[in-house]
Amino acid sequence: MIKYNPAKIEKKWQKRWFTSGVFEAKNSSKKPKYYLLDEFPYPSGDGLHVGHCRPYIGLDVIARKRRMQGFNVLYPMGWDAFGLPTENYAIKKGVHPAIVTKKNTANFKKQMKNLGLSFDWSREINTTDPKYYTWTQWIFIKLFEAGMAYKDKININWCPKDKTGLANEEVINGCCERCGTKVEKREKSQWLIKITKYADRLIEDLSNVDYPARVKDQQINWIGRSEGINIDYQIENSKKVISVFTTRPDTNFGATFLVVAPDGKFVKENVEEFPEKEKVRAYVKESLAKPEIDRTAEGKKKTGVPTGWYAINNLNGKKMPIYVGDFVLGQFGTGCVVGVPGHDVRDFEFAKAMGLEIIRVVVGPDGDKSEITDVKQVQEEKGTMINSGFLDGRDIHEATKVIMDHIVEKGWGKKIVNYKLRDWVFSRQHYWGEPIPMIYCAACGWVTVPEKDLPVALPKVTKYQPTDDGESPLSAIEKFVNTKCPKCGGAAKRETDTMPNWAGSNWYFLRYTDPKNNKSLADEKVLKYWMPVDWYNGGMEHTTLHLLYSRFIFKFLWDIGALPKEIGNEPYKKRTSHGIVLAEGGVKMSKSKGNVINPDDVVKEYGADTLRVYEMFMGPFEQMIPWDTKGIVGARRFLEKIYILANKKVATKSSQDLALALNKTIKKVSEDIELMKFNTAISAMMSFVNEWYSSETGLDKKDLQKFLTILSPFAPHLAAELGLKERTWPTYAEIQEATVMMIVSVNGKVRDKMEMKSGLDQSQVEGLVLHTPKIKPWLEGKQVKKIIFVLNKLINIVV
RNA sequence: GCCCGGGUGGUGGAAUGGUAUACACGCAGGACUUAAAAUCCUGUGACGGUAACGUCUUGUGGGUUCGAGUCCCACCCCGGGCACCA
Repeated sequence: MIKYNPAKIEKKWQKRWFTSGVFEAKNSSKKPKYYLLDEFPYPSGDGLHVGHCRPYIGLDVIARKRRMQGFNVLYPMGWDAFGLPTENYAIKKGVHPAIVTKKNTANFKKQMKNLGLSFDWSREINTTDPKYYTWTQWIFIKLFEAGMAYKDKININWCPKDKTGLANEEVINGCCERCGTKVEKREKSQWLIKITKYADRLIEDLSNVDYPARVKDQQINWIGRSEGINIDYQIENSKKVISVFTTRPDTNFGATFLVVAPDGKFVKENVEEFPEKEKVRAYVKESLAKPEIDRTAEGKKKTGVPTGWYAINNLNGKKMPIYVGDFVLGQFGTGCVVGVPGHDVRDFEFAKAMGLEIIRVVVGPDGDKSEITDVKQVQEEKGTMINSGFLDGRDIHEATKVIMDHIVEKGWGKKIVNYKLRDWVFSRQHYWGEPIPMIYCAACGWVTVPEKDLPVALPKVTKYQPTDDGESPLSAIEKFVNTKCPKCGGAAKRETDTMPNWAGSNWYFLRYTDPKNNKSLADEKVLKYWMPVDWYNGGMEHTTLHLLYSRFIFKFLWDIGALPKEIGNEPYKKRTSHGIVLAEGGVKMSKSKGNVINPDDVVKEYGADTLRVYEMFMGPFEQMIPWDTKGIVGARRFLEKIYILANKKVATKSSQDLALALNKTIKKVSEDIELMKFNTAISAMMSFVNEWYSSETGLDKKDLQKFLTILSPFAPHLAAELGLKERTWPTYAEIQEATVMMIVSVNGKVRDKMEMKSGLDQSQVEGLVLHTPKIKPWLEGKQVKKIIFVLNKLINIVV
């Protein structure tokens, strides 16, 4: 008996595939194009684990199906290789990061090939390749030229362990996303990118793309748009005004104090004039010394000190004391809050702590008389204004409109939109990243490196260590730092910070279309052909990072004409995301826990096709799922059965039942792949194989081809080995089977199932059903009230 | 606190408002074998019954419906994201 030997089969077919170039996409074709993309990996030293493979296999299934559907498919792969783990390894072992990267990518590539993934390796890219990062640097220059990149001294998130600045998006719960160390605030001069300028478009254009709702929601929340008004309050006995952002001006008659942020502009500019400047100075010093997490971790305890200044509420002439309090954020709005303690929990807590007056200006429909009602809770419902002069008696929503217009008309303020999204901190103090192509000249200021001089290559160094003072390791290399100003020719210094690792991934999907171009980031004609990406899969963890950044950079490049207008202003038509694979027992797979499963081992023991089938079968694609080594044998047995059947049971004519079952299976598999319901697609094939297994006759050659075709995206090696020649995805017919199983229920409870001819109408079915021995007893002595009839499906007798 | 998901056998999971527990793993029994592995066959939600069959069962409690895992309301629990955002 012939034995299924995946090791032999798989090597053979992989060799054929990767030497013949069958997976290489052509830049022009009579076929329609289809661009499928999965996020490219960071090639770590540990290699791929079984969780990384899952999304690649999932999209590989789609890629293989699309090819058979007659598309010219681009399914590329590359390496997002700049980053800290490689740098740290290089520091520890004294090996150049480029060498480490080369070794790691070779290993990743080998692992991917072993799985039979149908990547177009002729388009492989690597973000650390100078020929690639030339264009990453070019994009930075364009950003600078457009006024979208600027250097500013700001309080940044500083990770003391990684010794680098972090973007807001890289800080999780006040800790470094990568190493979990508590993030500190540090004042540093940094490059920033004006992503905030694109905030509205990043929200609005989401309506034109096919993303899961949760991805859209998360991006919208992250951008955090809020409409409101900046109200200017006169400061008592002074010409100065203080401007305060609020979304609820309707409650302004209830304002009893103002609070400014300790790190905000207002304090910086005016401390010296505060009557209470000593107290304020001490408070500011104390609160800035605390790491931000500790400040928020102390709960909602409100602290603050008075400045001694007062602001005047134009609406009622009321004198409001101005405090400094650290619950107010310096970076949001104007760094200042107007305290309405009757209707905001935080203001209420502050008022209680400071002994300030509390005035109610809104009553809910139930007319509650408590000291405070959080207006945010009332918002969706109804509230009526009280103690608010001309607003009294109005509904809160109406009052908001009236008071806004009133304030604007009087010149006391103007409408404004604020965002939680901040400008993007783009400087990192590390070696292993793209040098920022800027030169500082004492006479000319910041000057871009001329395009002809790109790339600004990373210099060879012996030490990659970041420094404690927060300077990039590049700053110690005089040959690199000292240069001439491209504008005036005078002595000048290079920027020594490097870019964050998001820089290379911002635009990589464009490069795949034309990876070897050295005149532009990609040729216009080729971009026109391939873009936008038709289907982009990736991790949920990138929703407010890579996915948002790359949408932004794409829009920017499109705006400045670096991309053809025809391709539209969104890079990805459709986005999906995969769930992560957990270790057995539902804990995270990690090297430190020693529970990582290496795909190489699984391939060795069971074969690549088995691993592919199992990874697709284990559960819903987008869901987190624990690995189960025992479960793999199910996938192997399934393939084993197919191997036996295809070798033995080939008939001259397929049996009627089997042909019908195959038709149903083709339909199910075709539809499920599109919905990424790979698990149910496979279970349908399993059911079919089981039926085939117990059938007397078997399939004929034509039907066998059809089955191998739908199997081939999942188990391509086996399908090829069993003689798959068909390169066309099979169609299926909508067949109404001759007999149907009719459900007979009484009062909604199933009492019988009867096989009958399909297409019978209600009265015919009633005739067959009402007097059977199984149903009759349920109707005895009862009145039939109603009969519900569903064609070919069910009849329900209500008594 | 706010915004998303989710809760179904021993396990992973399946189910356009219409047969709940497909498919797979595991387990039990049997066949083959000197024996084991592999393979094959049978069974496998719970309770009662020799059985036919009946009753109960999709986190909890209500509701809509001829009929609810699926829709509505309230609550409990789990996962993810945001979080003193004015």
